[in-house]
Amino acid sequence: MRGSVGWLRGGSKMAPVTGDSRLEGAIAALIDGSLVDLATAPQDGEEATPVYPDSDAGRSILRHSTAHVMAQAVCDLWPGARLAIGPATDEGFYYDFDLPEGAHFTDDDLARIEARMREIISEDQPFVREEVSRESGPELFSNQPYKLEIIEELADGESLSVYRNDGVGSSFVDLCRGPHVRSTAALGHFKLLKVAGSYWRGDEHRQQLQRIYGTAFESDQALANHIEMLAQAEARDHRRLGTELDLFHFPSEIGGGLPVFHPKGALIRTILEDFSRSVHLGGGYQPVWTPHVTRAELYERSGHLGWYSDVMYPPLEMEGAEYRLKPMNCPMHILVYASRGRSYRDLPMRLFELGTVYRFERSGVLHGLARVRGLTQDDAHIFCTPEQLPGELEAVVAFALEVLRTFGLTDFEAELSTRPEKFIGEVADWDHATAALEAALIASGIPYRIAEGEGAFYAPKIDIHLKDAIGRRWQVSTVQVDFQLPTRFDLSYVGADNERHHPHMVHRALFGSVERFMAILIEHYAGALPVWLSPVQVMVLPVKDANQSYAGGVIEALQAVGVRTTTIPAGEPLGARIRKGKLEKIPYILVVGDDDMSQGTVGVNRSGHDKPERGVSLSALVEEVTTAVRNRCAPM
RNA sequence: GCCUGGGUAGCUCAGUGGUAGAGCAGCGCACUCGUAAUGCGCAGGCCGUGGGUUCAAUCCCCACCCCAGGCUCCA
Repeated sequence: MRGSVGWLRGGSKMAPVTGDSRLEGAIAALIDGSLVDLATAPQDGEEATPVYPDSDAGRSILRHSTAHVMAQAVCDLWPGARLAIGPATDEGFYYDFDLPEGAHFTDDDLARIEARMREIISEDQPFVREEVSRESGPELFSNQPYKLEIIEELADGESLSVYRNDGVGSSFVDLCRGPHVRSTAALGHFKLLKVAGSYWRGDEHRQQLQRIYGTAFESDQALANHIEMLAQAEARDHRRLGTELDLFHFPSEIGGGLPVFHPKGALIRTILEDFSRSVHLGGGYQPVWTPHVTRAELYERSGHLGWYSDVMYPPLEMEGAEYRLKPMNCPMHILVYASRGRSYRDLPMRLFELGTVYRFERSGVLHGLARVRGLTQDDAHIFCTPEQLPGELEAVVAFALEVLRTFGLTDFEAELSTRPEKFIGEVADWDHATAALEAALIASGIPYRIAEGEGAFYAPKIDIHLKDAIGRRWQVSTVQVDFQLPTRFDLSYVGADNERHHPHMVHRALFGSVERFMAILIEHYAGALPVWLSPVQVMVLPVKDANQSYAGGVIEALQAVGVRTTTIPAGEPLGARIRKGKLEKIPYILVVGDDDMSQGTVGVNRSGHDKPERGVSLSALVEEVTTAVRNRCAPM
């Protein structure tokens, strides 16, 4: 808050921004916690705080106003266009349209719309707010069916507000809560980005609309920075890097969402999986192994066929029985638990599997390795007594963070989803589990928010999100308490009291899926993975043929301690060979020439460093590489 | 599934109603070099699939397949 601006008072007209120079350039005001137009007079006794365009709230207003201008431009260019909604988003804005007579936007239309928007902006059209009665609203929007629907849903007696923009040869009015900038002249640092499809109210059974995405900022520089960030994100795209680095691809012969891993990609995933196995075995988990197909009855009993069947592959008929591909590991782990009677002395029982599951995701949502139809979860199910639950949850959250931090990921946020309106089980169990989850989060020390009522009907849960190197959020780990499956499968253990009890059950995955986690790592590191994960760790380049056998000795020394190497003989210029290594994002590129032969040294070019280092002794280099591998870091 | 864009050489892409081009990668020859592209040459394509229009289709039309972006962060 930047201090009072009571001076913004002054009737319903726009208050002149004079006097205090700090306050020039405000585009809206905050009164009593709500954002209002500069033109809105505060009531007596209210304090107004200015909102500047370079704040989150300010940008959101700029974007919302720009969305209005875009809608105005579209209405000018396509008379009869029907408007749906046009909000600001975290990164920009969009507006959904229903064009008349089957007209459609194409990418080429964006330039036309932008041009018209710039005309509107240069006309300095004021955004004029009007309060409209509930009765006269429908008249005003008689040819805007979506606006009418919105009006109808408003509570009786609630007043409507509209914003008008009048300019040369066109005028525009939109149902809108506001606030807006005072005039279109306050806008201009925007760009329309893409045309997309959408549905009215996001419901695929309702009218298909067309959405135009754009973004707007407070300055051309800020806009340029954002566009640069988008370019960065594109350069890091794991699908692109997957091809460039020869890691994996999606053969259409196999089908959408089903990757094949090439040798280098498979090596990365093998390292991830070996690491995962090893930390789980060291962390009190027991490995299990379960098949990829099962009789459908198993998923009848688990309930998955009831609420999850739309993402399950259709049945396979075998010898008169119906089989299904496994979409989740939990029922199988339950069968392991239930294979014999259990005592409280067996608990907690933590069953771990790198379990491959198949989910029939809709074609439109597939996205490289991040969203596939066949994936391997680092999945575990913990069966424990109610008393053990808090300790188990705290340990799981700590374990998850420890594992994620091993990969150089440091920025986490969690979400605790609590009991929804429709739920099964006892309120007391929910409260117990939710409190235990929250205690685990507090103990972990990471920031979290509570998503009230967003838990699944059978369980509260924690989702852990991480922020990658360019600030994007990815959901990875999930920890879920389950009140349903132990009951459905009638799981039990005999307590110290010699009575039967249902165990508590916790589902948890740390990477989420190996495939998706690999995608996240590739994007986070822009392909330049830490040394221990790099498929090739060291490239050794002889300066000329005469240095070849010395290079061979260097390679042998590295391979002897388990370092993965490659080389290119001196058939092409050194610079070209170095470039190839750099493009492959190899952490260490060694150059060995006559000087090195005589002194037992190597020249070291480390990824992430500008200048190569000459004359490093071979033993020091071997030590450096093995240390980097052991510390699971990048070249130092 | 639906809307938009796209499918041309291994990769990135250009192109035209008269059966196709570049750069990189590959292969060959020469160059033997100290930290991000040596030169020359060769080879490489059912222009996504099927149908239609046409004397003639990679190009125009229809259908299908595949890929990408998006599909309520509320008026």
